[in-house]
Amino acid sequence: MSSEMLPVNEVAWQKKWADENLFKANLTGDKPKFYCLEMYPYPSGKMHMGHVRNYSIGDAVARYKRMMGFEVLYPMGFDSFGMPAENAAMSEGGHPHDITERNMASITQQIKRMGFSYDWSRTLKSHDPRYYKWNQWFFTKFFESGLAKREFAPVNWCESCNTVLANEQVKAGRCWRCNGPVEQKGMSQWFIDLPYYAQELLDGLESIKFPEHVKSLQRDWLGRSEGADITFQVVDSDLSFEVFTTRPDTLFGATFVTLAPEHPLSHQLVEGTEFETDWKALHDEVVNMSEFDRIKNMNKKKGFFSGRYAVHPLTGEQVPIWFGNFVIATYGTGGVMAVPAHDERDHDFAKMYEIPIKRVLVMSEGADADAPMNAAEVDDGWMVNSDLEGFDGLYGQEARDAVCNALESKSLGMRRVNWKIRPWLVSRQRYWGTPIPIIHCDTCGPVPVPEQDLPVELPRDVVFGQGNPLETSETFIHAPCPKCGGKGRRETDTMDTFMDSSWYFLRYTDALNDDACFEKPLADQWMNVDFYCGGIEHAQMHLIYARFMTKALRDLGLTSVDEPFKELLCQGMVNKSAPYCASCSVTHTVDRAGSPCPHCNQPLTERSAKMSKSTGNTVSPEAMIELYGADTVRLFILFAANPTAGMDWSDAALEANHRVMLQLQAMPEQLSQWKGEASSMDAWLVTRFKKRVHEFTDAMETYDLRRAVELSHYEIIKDINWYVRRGGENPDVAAGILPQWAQMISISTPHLAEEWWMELPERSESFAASSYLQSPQLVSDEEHLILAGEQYIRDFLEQARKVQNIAERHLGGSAASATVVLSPSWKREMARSALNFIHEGGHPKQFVPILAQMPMAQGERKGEMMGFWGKKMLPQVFKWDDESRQVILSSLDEKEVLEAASTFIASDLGLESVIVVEGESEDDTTERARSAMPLSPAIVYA
RNA sequence: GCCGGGGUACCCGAGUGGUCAAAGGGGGUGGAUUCAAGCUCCUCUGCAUAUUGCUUCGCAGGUUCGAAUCCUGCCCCCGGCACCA
Repeated sequence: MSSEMLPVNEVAWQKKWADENLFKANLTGDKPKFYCLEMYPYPSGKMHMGHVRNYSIGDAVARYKRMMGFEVLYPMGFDSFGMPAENAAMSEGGHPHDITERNMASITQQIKRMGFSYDWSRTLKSHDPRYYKWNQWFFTKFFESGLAKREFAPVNWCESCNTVLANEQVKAGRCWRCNGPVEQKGMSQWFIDLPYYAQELLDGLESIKFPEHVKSLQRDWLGRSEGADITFQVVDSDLSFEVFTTRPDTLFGATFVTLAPEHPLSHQLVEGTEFETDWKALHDEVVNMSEFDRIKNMNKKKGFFSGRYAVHPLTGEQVPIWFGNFVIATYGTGGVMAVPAHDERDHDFAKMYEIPIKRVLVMSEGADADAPMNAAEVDDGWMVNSDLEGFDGLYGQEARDAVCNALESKSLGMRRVNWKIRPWLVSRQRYWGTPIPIIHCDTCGPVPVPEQDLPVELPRDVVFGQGNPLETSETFIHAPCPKCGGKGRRETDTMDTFMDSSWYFLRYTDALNDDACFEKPLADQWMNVDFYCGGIEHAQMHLIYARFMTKALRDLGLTSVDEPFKELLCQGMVNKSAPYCASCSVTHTVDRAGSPCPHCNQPLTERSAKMSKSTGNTVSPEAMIELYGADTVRLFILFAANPTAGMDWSDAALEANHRVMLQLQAMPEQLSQWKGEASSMDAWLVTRFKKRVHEFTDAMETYDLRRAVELSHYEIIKDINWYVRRGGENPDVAAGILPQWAQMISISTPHLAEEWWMELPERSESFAASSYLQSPQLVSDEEHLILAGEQYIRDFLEQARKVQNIAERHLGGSAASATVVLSPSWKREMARSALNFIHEGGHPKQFVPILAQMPMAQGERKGEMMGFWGKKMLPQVFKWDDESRQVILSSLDEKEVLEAASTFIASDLGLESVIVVEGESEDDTTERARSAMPLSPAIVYA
């Protein structure tokens, strides 16, 4: 009984594993390597279900690979720099360092309670100077190579976080952390040249196994577009500017050009003219508008004429220069050629301000070049109305090439690939991050701190809450210039914490090295990460920065690795139902359950929603471990859904899984109490189990963890139940399957596996966790037949039960006996020749003449048989699975099998007797042979 | 608007041409066990039915001897990007 069973002492097993250093990776051994990694967590004080799911997946993979003979590197660490600790320090007092250390200690303990097989000896934390020293070292190298630069530029500023943000950290005009509005500010900031690797980042996506949607996300973010820069001279001046276009084929239709009001030339163009006031107004409006408001006002196109004209590079015509609020200063060149006939925005703009619209493409070959235009026609088309010879009639890419060639020969344009991705703004006006290792000197400018002076450590004498904290540290800011020795001032900005997480996976390969960031041979041998698991929320920040960094470090000569992660798995959300208003489409907090919707007063329903503190639908892992143990929580979380799918938390399902755990816990003892003899069923269970091991490894190889767990924790129990039902009770057989079974359950419920393992009379290793799973062998043909015979009985019983229900209604009471009518031999013969025919590539339709030639079809029943083929046998031939087909073609004798099992069948169906007869034979008095088919006999109850 | 992923029974969720009325789990149902509840085990869980037939995998068509699966069009959901020239 479950209540009498002692729970598994999980903590004791965890201690034993740790004492034995079981999971410490030996990076210089000769086993094949496997690097398994989860995205390292930010150390908030508490582990949440998302963590549990993430690590349960990773741990299952790590344990599996270890079992399969790989040396597995499976480390854990903390992304411990960042604003939450700093904000906590400000609101609650204390120091970010102490808060972080405290939180780390508490979450570490919770993670360890789950029994994950991490190599804790190489734990890293990004706020450790031994780690961030290398951030600084990389930065100085980037500075020297020009990859890191300080620039004055309009940047994203979040007022409430009091810092600048990278483009990637602005979501719909709002801060990714606090959701506050983001404004544009001109500031001098540090940038890293992400676009330098844009093409490689794009191409690299082809060679790595990332989920399709992550790749698509990254492609969007990189934003490659092919086009041309085209030069326009300003009339009556030496000035010229360039526009970027992806549609050079529409150049002849450019009836004006539009510049962003912030375009560097814009002020000069209007300075001292009547247009200056208008320009200033538009400029100020655009500059001061937060990106959020800008998106909101996206459709309100506004602009005005600058009073100046530009020269069309091919026709020499003069086209007016306009300013428009819809032109983005930082994309392309900050100016566009406006082709109202073939661009929707330009079309709207031209209509609004009555600028001529000139058709230069037609959408079907030879169409009317002067057809009126009611809307912009933006697709590729055939050139018309070109003002120069040699262009009309060209289409698409050919047209674009022709225009580009003409421009390039006049040096007024150039093909160019433009990227949406912009340099990575890495400086932050916050304290809790890596200090940027630069000293500003009045004579030498920004000078990197020399390697021997690294790390530049964070000072403790800072004041929080008054701007950039580092500026308040007197001990920090003053430093002599490393170059000239003169008076210098330290850079007070720190690095974006995404810098920390961009290379930590490399550091793990050599985490304790204080002389180098990592040894190249080690990193080369162990990279890339074979299996990387984490949340989708990092798809375009962390995963782009990390890929970038890997390439940048490679080019510093530190590794030979191109990509950090070979395969990425994004685990799904952990959800739980929460009150929901269907008519408002709003999820409410859990305390609203039972009351009506506060907006529309309708009763609330339930809907599954992401677990979150604000909704209140969270479940504490600690509480669940307390109740059921870590193994049960892990089993539930792996079994509830596929790793990538969203899963719903269900207390009922968790309990159900706990029952399975209890059942399994009792299993070795239960099996050891078997007292039976060897029986014909033994071979079946042994074979069946062999097949299960095979299926298990197949599932694990594709990271189909749900299926793997289903096999190890559910299917095998069912198999054993069947074996027992059929009279099997051989203790030797049980003892034979137990070791491998223990290994199978160890990937998801490792503590229970050790309990089993400990009881084994002969153990190859002291722990299940350190044992090797023998590679499964394929099931032989002979063994197939054993399985097939039993499968036949199971299928037969299922069918028999169905029929029995109906039959007993007819009989008006319980049936006492059954006559099993096997299919007549001619049906088997027909099936066999049809299967052979199709197997050899024959088309099912062509079997008819062959059947007509067969000896058995020559008698008076020919018509019946031909009809039977078309109506019954043809569909059935395809319904049989491969196994059934093999069985039909094999020597399996249905009669023999059923007769051997007839006692069992009778008792299982609650009958006194079961008789098996061959259909249409002398013994068959039932006249039911008509409905019997091979493998599917008719059953007559009486 | 563009890009990507989806829509399977009461719910979650397998399933990429025949093995499919459709795995597995949850829930429900009936039964065994029990003084009783829980636990555990078993049956059933689209409709009808002497073993078979009918209807069903977002909707509508098509290809095929055969479609949840392939093709075409449409609808809806989720995620991302978006005045990107």
